[in-house]
Amino acid sequence: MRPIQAASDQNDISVEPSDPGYRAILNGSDIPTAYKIGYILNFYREPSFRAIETEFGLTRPEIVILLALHFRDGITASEFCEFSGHLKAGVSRAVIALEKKGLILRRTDKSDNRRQHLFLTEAGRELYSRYIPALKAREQAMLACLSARERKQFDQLLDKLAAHVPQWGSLSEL
Amino acid sequence: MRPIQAASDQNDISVEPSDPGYRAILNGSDIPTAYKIGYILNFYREPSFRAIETEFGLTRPEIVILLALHFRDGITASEFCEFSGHLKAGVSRAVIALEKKGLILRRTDKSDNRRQHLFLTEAGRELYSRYIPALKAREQAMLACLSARERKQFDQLLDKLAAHVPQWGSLSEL
DNA sequence: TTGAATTGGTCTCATATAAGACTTTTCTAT
DNA sequence: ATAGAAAAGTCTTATATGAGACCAATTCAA
Repeated sequence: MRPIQAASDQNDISVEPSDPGYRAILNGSDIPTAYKIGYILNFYREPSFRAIETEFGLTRPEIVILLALHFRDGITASEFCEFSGHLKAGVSRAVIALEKKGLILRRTDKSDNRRQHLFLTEAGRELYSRYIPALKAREQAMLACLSARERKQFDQLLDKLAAHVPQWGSLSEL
Repeated sequence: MRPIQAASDQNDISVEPSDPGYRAILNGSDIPTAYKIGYILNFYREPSFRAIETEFGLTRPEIVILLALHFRDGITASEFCEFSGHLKAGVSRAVIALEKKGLILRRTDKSDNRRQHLFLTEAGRELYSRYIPALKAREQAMLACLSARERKQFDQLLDKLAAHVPQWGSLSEL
């Protein structure tokens, strides 16, 4: 869990990306880009999500569903599966649990009785608003080492990568 | 699992990052950058890792340990925990399993009997060489939409972000 | 129409994982 | 030297998860 060096004594030192110590760790892999993304995201997401799990009694997919509903209220479970990559069994379990906790509502689609649209309840919104600040703060901390220009570049590159996921994400032969 | 659109019929269309459909999905979140990284990485990693799990009978941490040993042979379990963010209990289980399968060796540190250095065996290397090509191919597919210049930019930004992880990764208050 | 295939969602079972207690070894202060 | 604290790694238990079977509603083709 703890990163390779304590943070305390280097808050204002700008470590160069070419620093040999870090390169050795991060760039020696056969899949350097994927490895680094994974490294960064693990440290962003795991501690946050673990904290939310224990503090609020939610599971991983439950957290992500609330996150998604907050900006795409009314989606169905299978739509969520499609754009999130989660497995439908897990999503189904999470949806049942979230409804039982009163955090979401399910409304059966009028024109297709199989589909259920999901909506945040007030309680769901309220819970979300209690855990999102920590995630936001942690995102800011993660990006703090980038200049405004670099952040914009980074976001644009991510937008481009994300937009192209459909072109390779489902290629099972890879 | 399946992305939001089939890949087949748009292989040569360059979707703009500002495309409203994608923006709606990806940029509406309160944590847009983290969300997009997670989205991209999920689609990269989950299918690959699931395939490796079932084909080679490895667990997630076992896969990652082999990956790490391949460019940092001889590290100890706790060093791996530090730079990977994995929990030590899971790593311990994985290490025991990997040794039992003959994929790694453990050598107790001469000067500290608590520590065990981990080394790939020939069988470990061989197994690694059977699953890494798919991961590499998938990384290439993921990055295919970026120009050479954009990829370089992206990697540099990731290097910078990765180098700074120690400054915030362990901040439990976030 | 009606029967086959597909899709959305649930359930079951076997496995993987998180959390934290525990053991052994080493480090640190006196 | 020695006690107390910390660190490396293991184990246990309770929970979460993945895979695939399953059911019901819908679509499609003849």
